[in-house]
Amino acid sequence: MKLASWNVNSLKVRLPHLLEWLAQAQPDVVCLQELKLEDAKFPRAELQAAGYHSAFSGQKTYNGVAILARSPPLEVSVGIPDFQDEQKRVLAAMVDGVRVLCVYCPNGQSVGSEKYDYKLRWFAALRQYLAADLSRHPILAVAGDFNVAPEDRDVHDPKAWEGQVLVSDAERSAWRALLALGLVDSFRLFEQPEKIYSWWDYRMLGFRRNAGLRIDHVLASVELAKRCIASSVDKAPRKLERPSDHAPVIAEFS
DNA sequence: ATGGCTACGATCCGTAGA
Repeated sequence: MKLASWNVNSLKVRLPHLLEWLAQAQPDVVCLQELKLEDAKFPRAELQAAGYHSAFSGQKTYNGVAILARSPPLEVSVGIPDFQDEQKRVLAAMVDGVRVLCVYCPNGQSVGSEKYDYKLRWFAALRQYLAADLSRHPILAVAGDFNVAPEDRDVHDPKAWEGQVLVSDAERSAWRALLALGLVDSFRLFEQPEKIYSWWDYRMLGFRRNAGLRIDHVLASVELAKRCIASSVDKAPRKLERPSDHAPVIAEFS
């Protein structure tokens, strides 16, 4: 199973890129974030024609998540139980016997802001959810835009970013608390080249300078991680005209 | 230099992203 995650930054604008990439990369499951459209406008038919079933939870302008899969997603659930939130950031489903969670973690804006507090509360709620879900589904993956660069080697300029949102101690602690549940960063299961990132600022020629962060991740439960045979970032779609600022990340399981 | 780009939904600028 090839399982991918991609923050498309508007599914409406990025649909041509997505369809092209699905045909080229041939993933079995794709978690999408930042759809930025309501459910009534979800391009279900186009994706069906490309060979993918869809489960989605969208909203106008902001957020929105989807799971695309060659097999029908079953037992779909929206949001985090017992965490009231208008923002559509979480979607879960069973696909081919694997529990798949698609997450669009809050950005946090700046350290100490109201949105930063929300981000940390949100991560605490996600942790509770994952703890319960892992006990029910030992074969589980969490894929999405986590908005956390776990270590300095995931940051193009750690000095410049020190203490900032996306890399702050509290965010990295929240990240490690997820891993402590029995999840593994699939990317780090393998020897990787240096300076691999998944997001580059649109401004300041971020992509051309490779001034990026690795904030999009595919986590696998310890049980599922035993079957992980590859994990990488696909930079190709970031090179196209009018790209998303994120590149897809992809993990393969036997 | 606290800007810079992109998307969106509102107007011809503000909010948000990261």
